[in-house]
This record gives sequence, structure tokens and C-alpha cells, in this order.
Amino acid sequence: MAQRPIMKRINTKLEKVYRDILRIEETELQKSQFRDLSITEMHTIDAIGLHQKPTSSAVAARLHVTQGTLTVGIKQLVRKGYVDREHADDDKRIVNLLLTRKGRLMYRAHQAFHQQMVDRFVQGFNEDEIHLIEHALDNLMAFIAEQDQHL
Amino acid sequence: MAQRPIMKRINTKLEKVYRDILRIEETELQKSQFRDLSITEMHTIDAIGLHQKPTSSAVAARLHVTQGTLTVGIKQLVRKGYVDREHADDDKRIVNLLLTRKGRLMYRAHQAFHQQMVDRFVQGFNEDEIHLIEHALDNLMAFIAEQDQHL
DNA sequence: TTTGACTGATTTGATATTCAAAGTATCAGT
DNA sequence: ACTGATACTTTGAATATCAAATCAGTCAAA
Repeated sequence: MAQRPIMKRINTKLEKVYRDILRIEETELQKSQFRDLSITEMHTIDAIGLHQKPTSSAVAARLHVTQGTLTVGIKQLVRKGYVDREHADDDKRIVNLLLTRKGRLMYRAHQAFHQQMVDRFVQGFNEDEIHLIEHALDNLMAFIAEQDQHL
Repeated sequence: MAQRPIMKRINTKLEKVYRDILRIEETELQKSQFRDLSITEMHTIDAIGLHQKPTSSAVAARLHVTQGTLTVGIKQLVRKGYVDREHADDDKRIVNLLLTRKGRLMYRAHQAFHQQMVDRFVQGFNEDEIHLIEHALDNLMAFIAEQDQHL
């Protein structure tokens, strides 16, 4: 299977896509009203989300960074007015994170951009074909999970 | 189209995939015999490739980094024995880059990893379905190119 | 043929991100 | 009230990056 030209092409395209997406997310951000955010900070906001008030360590795990790294990043985001901290009542060691109004605005803007991208991704495909694409993504996620396991 | 659950799912999965792939490439590298390379350095080696002896500025453009950034990176890779420089005969300002034997080994190892990933990506699909997946990737590339244009 | 503008690469100083390790505060069980 | 574990914070070092200044080689016009 390995040497077939189409496999080679998909390899090249997949590589190009996953590296370029991060880059265009960055430039998209710089054109928006949220110019004071880096791509890293945007992803932190994304990982906090709208509804759950996750703990600091949960967000760190989600982003695959150390707790220390997250603390530093959150300090910036609080200073810039995108994120609030709350100490849990029942256990004062725990810090719950939540988005400010500005943070929620940012979150929704980023989601809208993603939605646009996904719409394009499956453009021109019917229902069955879209399911097939989802299946291919599931394959990739399984591969990733496997790699994570025998780490 | 936007709110359908399957679109939402694809959005989430796509986002997860393109962020995680970079991360597992990194950890894969750390488990290999090329532990002294960072993911950035690996991508630089990838951008140099096996055959073309590209100029320094061509590689910088390919990686979307400044010339100065590339110069610094190449210095490391030369020191570590993965890359050689050659001054072009006809214009001594130009630096052509090429991989050493060690660099080529690294390049092929990375390609093999990618091949494994792509095999998994299209696992269980027939010829037509694989073409459909390629088409979806083309859609994404078109989206990216568009974003790059009205930069 | 000399000089001035240009081009490709390098160096430098500043900023971002990250991790590991050490430190602080709080909790839960004895 | 100790003790050990847990949740987070701080700090110091390493890496990656850019913009701007610099260096070196080329080319063309005077």
C-alpha cells in the first residue's frame, strides 16, 4: 500500500494541512479584534470553554502542558481580561477557570472560524461521504491514541 | 449546514487531530535514535529534502520563517551533523543546503512514520473512498490558500 | 573601473513558550 | 497537631522566533 502515488500525495497534503492550519489560525487572529492574543493563548481559552469552569490542572492536561506552564499562561490571560480565576469553596487549593465576557466573545469568534473551515472541508459531499470523512478522522485519532499509549 | 451534530463532531475531531499530530511527532522523535533533534529541526530537515539542494531562502519560505530564524536553526543542524552548507559557484552569496548521511537517515525515518500514519488514515477504504478523502484534503488546502491570499 | 544600489545570508537583542524543580498552601487521615 | 499527599505557583534555563542592523557578493550605470 505504501508506495502508491495517491498515498504519497495524501501524505504530503496531510502534512501541509496540519502545519498550515495552525499558521493561518495565527494570522486570522492577528487580523481580528483580538490582536493581543497569541495562538497559544487562544487555545488556552478554547480549552477552558464556555460552561464547565474546569480546574487549572484539567486545562493543563487538556493542552498537554505542565501545570507550571499553564499558571504562567493564565496569569497573562487574567491580566488581559479574558479569564477569571475562582477558588473552589470546598477545597481552596483548587483554582477553577472561566472566561470573562471578552473571553467568551473570543471563544465564539474562534468557533465561527473553525465552522467555516469545516464547511469547506466537506464542501460538495453528501451525507454518506461526510460520514466517511468522519471515519477517516476517527482512524487518525486511533493512531494518535495508540502512539500516546506506548509512550 | 453549520449546526448539524456531525459538523460539530468533525470540527472537534479535526482540531484535535491537527494539534495532536505535532505532539506525537515530537514524542516519537524523542523515542528514536534522533533524540538530539527538536520537532522544529526535524521539519527543517524535511523541508531541505533529499534531492534538490535548495537555497537557504527557499527553505525559509517553505517553513514560513524569516531568513534570520533559519540561519540560526541551520547553524545548529550543521553542528549536530545533519546538514551541510555549500556556497553556489556562480553566486557566492547563495547558500545551498543539503542533508548529510545522518540527515538522510533521519529524513527517511520520519517519512516512514508518516507513511504509517497515512496508512491508518485511509485504513479500510476502497480506491474511490481514498480519492474522496484526498478531495476533502484538497478542499482544506484551498481554504488555507484563500486565507493566505487576503493576508 | 569604480561606485552605488541591491540581494542573500548572518548576527544581535528582545520576546514567547516551555519544562523541571523547588516552594507554598491546603487538605485528609491518624 | 503531625504527616504525607495534592493543587497550584514561582523560578531559572533552554528553545524558537522576529525585526533590525550588518556583512558580503553581484550588477549596472556613470
